[in-house]
Amino acid sequence: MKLEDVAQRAKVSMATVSRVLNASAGVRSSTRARVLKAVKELNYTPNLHAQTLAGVKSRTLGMIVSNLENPFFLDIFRALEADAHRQGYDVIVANTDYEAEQLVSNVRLMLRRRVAGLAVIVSEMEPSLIQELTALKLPVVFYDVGAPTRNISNIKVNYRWGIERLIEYLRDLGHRQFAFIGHHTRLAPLSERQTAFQDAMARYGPEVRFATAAGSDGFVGGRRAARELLASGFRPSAIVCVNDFMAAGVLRELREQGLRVPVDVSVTGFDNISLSEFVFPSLTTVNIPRSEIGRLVFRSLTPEHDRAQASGREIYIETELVVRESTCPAPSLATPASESK
Amino acid sequence: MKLEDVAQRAKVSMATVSRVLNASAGVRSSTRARVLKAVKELNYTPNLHAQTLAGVKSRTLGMIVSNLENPFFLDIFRALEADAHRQGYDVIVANTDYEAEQLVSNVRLMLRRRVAGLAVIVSEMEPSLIQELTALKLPVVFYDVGAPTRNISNIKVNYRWGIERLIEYLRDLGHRQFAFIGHHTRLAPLSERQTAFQDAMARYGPEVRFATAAGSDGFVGGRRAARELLASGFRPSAIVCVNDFMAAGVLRELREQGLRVPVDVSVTGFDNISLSEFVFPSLTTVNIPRSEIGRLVFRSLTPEHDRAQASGREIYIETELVVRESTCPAPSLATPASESK
DNA sequence: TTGAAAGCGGTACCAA
DNA sequence: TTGGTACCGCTTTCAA
Repeated sequence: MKLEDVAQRAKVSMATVSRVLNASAGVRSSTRARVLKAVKELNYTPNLHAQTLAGVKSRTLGMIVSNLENPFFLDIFRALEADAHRQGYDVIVANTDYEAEQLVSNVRLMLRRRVAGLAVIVSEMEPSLIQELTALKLPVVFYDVGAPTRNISNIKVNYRWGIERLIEYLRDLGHRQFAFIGHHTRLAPLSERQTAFQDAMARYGPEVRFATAAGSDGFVGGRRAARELLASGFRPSAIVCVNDFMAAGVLRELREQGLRVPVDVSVTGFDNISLSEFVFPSLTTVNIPRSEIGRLVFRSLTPEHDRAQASGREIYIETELVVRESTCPAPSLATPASESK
Repeated sequence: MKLEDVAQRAKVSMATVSRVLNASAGVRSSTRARVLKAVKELNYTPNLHAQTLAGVKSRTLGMIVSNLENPFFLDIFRALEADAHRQGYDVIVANTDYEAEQLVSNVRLMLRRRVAGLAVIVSEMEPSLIQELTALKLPVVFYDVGAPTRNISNIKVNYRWGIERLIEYLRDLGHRQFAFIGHHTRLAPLSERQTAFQDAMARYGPEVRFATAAGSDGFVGGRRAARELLASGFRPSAIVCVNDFMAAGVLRELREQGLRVPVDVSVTGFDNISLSEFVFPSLTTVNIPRSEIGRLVFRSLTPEHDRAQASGREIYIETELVVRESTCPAPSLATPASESK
């Protein structure tokens, strides 16, 4: 079914059919009706490729994330998509699984699709990509990396502040034995969260001790890292996890090993995804406003919808400590009485 | 950057550039090198729309799901995508949020994109869509609905069997007060799981009692439905949830109300998503082989890769009971001693 | 081994 | 209010 078929059936020119379909004015209503009828009868669906090629500006945004399974990314995607749909755009997502190689090929594919804007929300990063993308006129948003240019916007989350609050909070509760559980990120600009953690540890000096472990992002990775950590013999009273997703796995392993959270060991997450409220015990975490990020991404990718947004900007996102059930005073400071609840 | 630009820079015809880029034989290696050099220098990226229009067969598959947030759908997507990538295809996902209206517009968009195949993995269903899609030559896969035709394949999961095993198992444990928590599905071909549940209840007759409640799919909906259920005054000793995702929310509400799972009330999920192992207590559930489904979807959408797959088929998927920690004998049968833990 | 040119399905400008 | 038609960027005969 092509435009031509519709035109023939309606006995008009292709131009007229096109006018009708694009709601352009200047078509006698009787003609319009005839065309519409033909469209229905033939069950005609315009070819997006042809339209795009013919110059219709793309209404598709691309978004690349590290791990769609982690609700953190999905939340941003959903927020972006909501705004996008509201304005007649749609969004295509791609996953990198934290592989730089996949990042590159996904970007390539988005470019071939001639998306109207591209959001790169990943942990891993290929420096050459930033160069390549900077050379284009395409609106791009990077998460956590790079600097703004004419067409590039950057969203940066204040992880450091969040980690610092978390540790300060834990230390005030009497914790001195810490552990950090992060995720493997091949050749990554190492997790700012882990760096912030280590810096904080260093600041407290010899009064605190700590260990770190890592696994793949997810329940299984979190659990495995926790097992590894415990197997090392180190006994942290507080475990700071790089995110909620992994923390859920950590929780499971601790339970398995007979360690009660938070009585025996406190655990914290990061991101404040919905899951953090539903695991047991619910997680003390740091909120990252994913919806806000999604909205900002949309605005950055569609400058035309955003007055006062001529070119790329650098946007800072603040985080917020959220205290729930997975943390409590360190065992040594707790009332020596047992836990009758 | 267009093909023509590359051609000029390499001082060859567009045809030659095209040959080089498509690995067609018959290009002098010196020429090939010159072209490749120009491509690099210009940072040329072919326009997928133009390629598609020019007749290159689409390598993009479309998949529409009800709720990407529910890991069940995401798992199928990931499995499909893995196979797809392996064969040089890529997959575009779209969400309906259980809205028939969104289903329709998403299908429309996929059709405009001229995807090579379309998987419709949703609960809600617009009968007219089946008609419309049947008329096309496009390979389509429906989940849980419709009948196979020349271009349509159907994947049907044996929910009934799973629900029956679940209830039989619970009844054998002494449970007699049941509840079913499902999700709202506007004008839906009502959840086969709920139907199976009700049929089973009817079969047991007056010896059992039951109630049902529903919420939106997800933690929050599950929790809300549980609250509603409990508020009604009915006290089930076993709660059968339509899926694991909602069961996690149910677990949370029960805890909130001071009900211990499984001691006071047993809870079951469905799907066996990874989460079901990581909530506390881990969920007794019914496994649905998502990876297998993803693979079958891929095969069905790409007949050319599948000998013995000339046209649509009907594929039955069996389920399997998975017993974990969230179920135990009904309270009345347990040792009458109180709950000293 | 390489080039010229006819589409592919639409859009939009220019005439009629 | 309509129709004719030159592109859009690329693939693919058909010739050279």
